[in-house]
Amino acid sequence: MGVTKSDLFSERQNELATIARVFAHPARIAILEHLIKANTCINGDLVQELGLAQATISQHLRELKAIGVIKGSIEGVSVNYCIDPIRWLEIRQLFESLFAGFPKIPDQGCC
Amino acid sequence: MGVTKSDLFSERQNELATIARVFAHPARIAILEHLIKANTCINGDLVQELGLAQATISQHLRELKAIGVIKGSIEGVSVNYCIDPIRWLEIRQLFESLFAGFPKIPDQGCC
DNA sequence: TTATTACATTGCAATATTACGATAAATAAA
DNA sequence: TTTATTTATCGTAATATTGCAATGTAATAA
Repeated sequence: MGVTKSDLFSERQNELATIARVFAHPARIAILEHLIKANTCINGDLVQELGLAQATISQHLRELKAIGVIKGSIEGVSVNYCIDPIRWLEIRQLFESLFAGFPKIPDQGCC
Repeated sequence: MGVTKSDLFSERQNELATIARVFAHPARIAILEHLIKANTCINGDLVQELGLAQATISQHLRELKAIGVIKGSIEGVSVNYCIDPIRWLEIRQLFESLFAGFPKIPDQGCC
């Protein structure tokens, strides 16, 4: 079918999955890492950096924007992209809340 | 096309994306959370817990196994699944290494 | 042996994702 | 105005994912 049964799961589980899906492509990881490295708003020289077509990069940027992890501000004819630090922290904590749940007793899994 | 150009990206970027893809489904998040909650090996009452068919659960378990985050040990006629604590930590640190890179100076993004 | 039980695998239909050429839109430069 | 320049969107082909019924497999019970 190819359609996820979202109604079976909690809002938090769906949100985590949605965010993870955006992280689930190396180009999007690369874009985030480039924005981190630049540590400033950067415009579309991403097309030069990664070896993908402009339309493809634009599509990846849209998905990153959809979960709010990046923001774009128009700067004349070009667009400056940057990571939203607030959202970045939220997402970091969302993952951390999952990872921190196990193991309950350090160094003691069950297998 | 639908095929990711993995050769354009670093091994680390591809690994992060591959792991994120496995986390990118609410059923797989739910399975992990169930295993965390049980804090012990649990067998296939996952089919009861989540509202998905046995074949579907089995497929999700296989994807979780593929990145090593869970292990299954045969226990008579059933199978006990549990989280691999070593791998769990590795994955946690992989995500953390991404999140920790930004912002370089706390409370100071660029937008 | 013959069930039964618990999972895994296969095969398929429905849908989603990836990539990119073509084109649109919006601003700046000539 | 006309022409670049930059980014977004549309349309489409190739491939991947999701979900499940049907079937396979392996261990146990009768």
